[in-house]
Amino acid sequence: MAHQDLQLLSHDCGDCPIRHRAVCARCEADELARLEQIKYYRSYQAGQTVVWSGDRMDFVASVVSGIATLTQTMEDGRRQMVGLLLPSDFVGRPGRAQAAYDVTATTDLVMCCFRKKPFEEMMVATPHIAQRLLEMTLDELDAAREWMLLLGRKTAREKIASLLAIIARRDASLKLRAAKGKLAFDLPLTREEMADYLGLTLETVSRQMSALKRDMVIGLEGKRHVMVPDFDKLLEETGDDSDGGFLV
Amino acid sequence: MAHQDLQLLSHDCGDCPIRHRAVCARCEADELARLEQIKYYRSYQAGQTVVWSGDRMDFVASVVSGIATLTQTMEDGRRQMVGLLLPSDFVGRPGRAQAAYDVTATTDLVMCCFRKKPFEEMMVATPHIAQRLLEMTLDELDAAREWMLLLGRKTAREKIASLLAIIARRDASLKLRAAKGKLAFDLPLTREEMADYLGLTLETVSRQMSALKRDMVIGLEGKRHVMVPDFDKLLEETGDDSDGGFLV
DNA sequence: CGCAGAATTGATACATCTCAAGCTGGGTGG
DNA sequence: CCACCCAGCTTGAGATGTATCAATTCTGCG
Repeated sequence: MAHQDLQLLSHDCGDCPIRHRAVCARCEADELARLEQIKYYRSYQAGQTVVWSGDRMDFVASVVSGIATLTQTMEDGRRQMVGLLLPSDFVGRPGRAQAAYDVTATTDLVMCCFRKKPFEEMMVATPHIAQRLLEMTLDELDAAREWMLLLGRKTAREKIASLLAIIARRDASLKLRAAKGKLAFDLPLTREEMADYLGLTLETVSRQMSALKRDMVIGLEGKRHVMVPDFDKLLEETGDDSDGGFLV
Repeated sequence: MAHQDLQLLSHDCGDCPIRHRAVCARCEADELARLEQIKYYRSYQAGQTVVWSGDRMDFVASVVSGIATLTQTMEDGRRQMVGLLLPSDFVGRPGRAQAAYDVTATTDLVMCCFRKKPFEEMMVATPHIAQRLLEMTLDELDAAREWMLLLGRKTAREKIASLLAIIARRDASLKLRAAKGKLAFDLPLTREEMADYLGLTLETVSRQMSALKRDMVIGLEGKRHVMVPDFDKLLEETGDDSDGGFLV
């Protein structure tokens, strides 16, 4: 576990890679200092479960590095992913004692955890945290609604293209590039996880990946590395408005 | 427009039917007084569009009475409902200039609107508003995630049963009763709106309604009035955990 | 009464699921 | 170092649930 060292390290918030995007983004130096007192790092290996739905949860956290998923499971085993958590994303709900979803690390994962009680107290005392959390929650709600359109109305091919576009965009933003023209990235999800994200079976995911490859929309190197010769062409396959809605 | 009169009426917040549930729920008397200064009522007839996606939106609002929907539409006309707004629900996003979704009144609708600029200023000044809005947004996010499970993994029959259960529960809570045993309510949505909610076609909605009626899970009086002889039996059809998750 | 919108019902098409059989590549133990 | 193994993935064939297209039937209302 390469990140194990982080677990004990009292990492300085000033150097934190997600400092400017996480729930603490708006905090002043003194507020950060107080957060430092209630925070601790935890690491998880790819595949590990972070919390089970229904479990008591006495912390909230920010994803520092790696990717986690939120999933719901029905009695008969049908599964639907309902959240994809990337670095800087927030986990947990202030004021709630039990987890509502399964949280799983899909890659090696490092989280910056805050003990819930003191965090909740800080939320009341320091509006900067509550303000930022509201903003992040509203963004998540927008993403969830986009996702609902995908689940309810898009075809399998459109779903796959949409997911690839989302991952490509996020990868580009991480590399501080614009998502356009020719690009390439690694899929952080297995076919089955993609299926759970998209409301499909893994076989359908596989078939549509092959179809997009056959139609030269994407190239594949191994199972995980995706090459996109023309990002606009991929976007055309998503079914979304071409003039990508940029709403402030 | 029967409600036009309300539009000018400077209604007293103290008498407001949604006083204890809306975004203003936590406000003190002096805070309410300031809200009163920036608020105004607007009424819409059933079927009217409140705002179009992409339109400039210079207010945020609470639904006072009636029902509104949030929908997204794809270029080729496919539509997905992404929000169902009931009395006390909040419309609009502080800090965003343009509407992200179409908002439509499905019944006659009265909204309590706040001019956006002063509302945003109040949000900063009075934490009670921001706190309540965060709480409401987190609830909406949970609802959206439940909805994602429905869209991605449930069968048509389960979708219909789930929607009926949701409406039954909400109707019961409005009448201050528990949702159990025998109950009855009016559908606030047309078959087409139900279809847009559920990611189905209206024909499939109609067929599954007929099937649930045939199987004595529900009774129908006219198209809109639904009778449920045994709420538990309806819940069994939703596919959800029987021990309905009650997460604080 | 008769019309228009809403809903139901039927017949058929089709996308996706299901079940099943191989394939692939990376790791492991002999 | 090779053979094997296994999880992850691909591909195929057939089943099935929902969409589509089309024809009625309701229902409320002018």
